[in-house]
Amino acid sequence: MADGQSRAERKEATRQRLLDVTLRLIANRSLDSISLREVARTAGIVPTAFYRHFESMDQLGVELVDDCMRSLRQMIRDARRGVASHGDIIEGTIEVLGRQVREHPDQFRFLVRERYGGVRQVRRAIDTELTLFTSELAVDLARLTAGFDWSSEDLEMTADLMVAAMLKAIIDLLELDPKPARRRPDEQAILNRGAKQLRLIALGMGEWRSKD
Amino acid sequence: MADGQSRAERKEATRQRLLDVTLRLIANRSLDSISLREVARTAGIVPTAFYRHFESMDQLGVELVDDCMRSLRQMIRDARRGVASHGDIIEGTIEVLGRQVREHPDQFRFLVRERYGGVRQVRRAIDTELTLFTSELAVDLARLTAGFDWSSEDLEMTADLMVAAMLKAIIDLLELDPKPARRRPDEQAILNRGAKQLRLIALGMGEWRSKD
DNA sequence: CGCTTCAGTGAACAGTCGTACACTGTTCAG
DNA sequence: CTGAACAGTGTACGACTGTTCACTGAAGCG
Repeated sequence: MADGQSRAERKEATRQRLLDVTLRLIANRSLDSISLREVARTAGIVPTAFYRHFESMDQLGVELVDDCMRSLRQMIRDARRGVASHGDIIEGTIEVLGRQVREHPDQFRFLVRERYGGVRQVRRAIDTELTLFTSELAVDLARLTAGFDWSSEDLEMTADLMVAAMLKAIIDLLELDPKPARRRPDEQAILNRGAKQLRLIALGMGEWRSKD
Repeated sequence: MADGQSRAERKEATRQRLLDVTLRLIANRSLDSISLREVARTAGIVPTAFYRHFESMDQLGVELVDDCMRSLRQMIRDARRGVASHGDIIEGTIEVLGRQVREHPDQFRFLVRERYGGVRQVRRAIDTELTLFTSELAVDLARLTAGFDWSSEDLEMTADLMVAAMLKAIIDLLELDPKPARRRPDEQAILNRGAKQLRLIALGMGEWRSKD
């Protein structure tokens, strides 16, 4: 064999290359405007070889969601651990969020773009994961509000709002100047605002009395 | 002339047909996956005639933003008037929001889709309008918090969060079953949740003390 | 070692795309 | 009434698309 790689490893490498290349191409366009040929060409294989890995671009899109969601889940785990070590829940969460977006911008850009984008299956896949995330956050909130008997509906409503605030922060981070030089101050401003928003919501929770 | 229309009127009618058709095609796909030919075909003209109205699909997209934004601005005006008549600011705003989305789903779908979509110029145009909207809301909030000397930064942060909550409600409304039958209860649930979220934020504002 | 498996190749296909160009026939101003 | 303006037509082009098929040659198994 050419390198120190088995055939299976080489195949997996090509597969990953296809996914990576698609993620990079997505940066300036939407998924359903990217052609199979373009992906194959950029990955350095012939169009027909694409079918050895995915049966269509749509299917690649769905698998790309899974891939990216692993990042997001990692973020959530980190955030939970951050709570334990950092003390302040909000500060810790926002910090983890900032780091993850900085480290995997393409993945988050893909998720944000295709969340409302063209391909139905992809949209669904992202939506499912996001709903799951909201539910988990609602469970966390339930623990924090134990004794105040919040209805599960109110918990979900609050989690939904918090997720919306975090998503807005992610989106704003992604639209910063890609050059890392002039970027830092803005990045901190966005993260600070996000933290403030979460704190504002937390304050509201303290005064909340359900009315239904 | 064939109908009771001048040439200029006929031209304007075709132009509008192109815009409308594009809006309808956008429902299931993203702007940059729609071809000029498809738009022309659906509008009932030959591809080359398209150029009599727009110099490219991208330019049509930008003008479509302007068109749709007129709806959004109308919504804002209605909401402001609703405040005066309805008494409760939040209830009135959410009600107007629900009505507008129900009446112009395609326009809102376009704005939401292309807000993070492929075409840069379109994205920019939408972003500008949305930022403007947030600023106006911040001004409204300033009036409501007069005497509590909120910093303009905090006002903007709060307005940003409220806009995020409203956008989330709009998005959820758009993803409802298109069939009007089984739709009403879900629609009310989404609007109620949105109203609760705004109320939660308002409660937070009552307790807010800036820390910088 | 020989045989099979299979990731990747290359040519060919029927379509669609954006755009150029010369045109037609109605509208409208002078 | 005459001529220009111009919304819309029809044809043609080269480029690109997704998918087919028969193929090659190295990897991996018995």
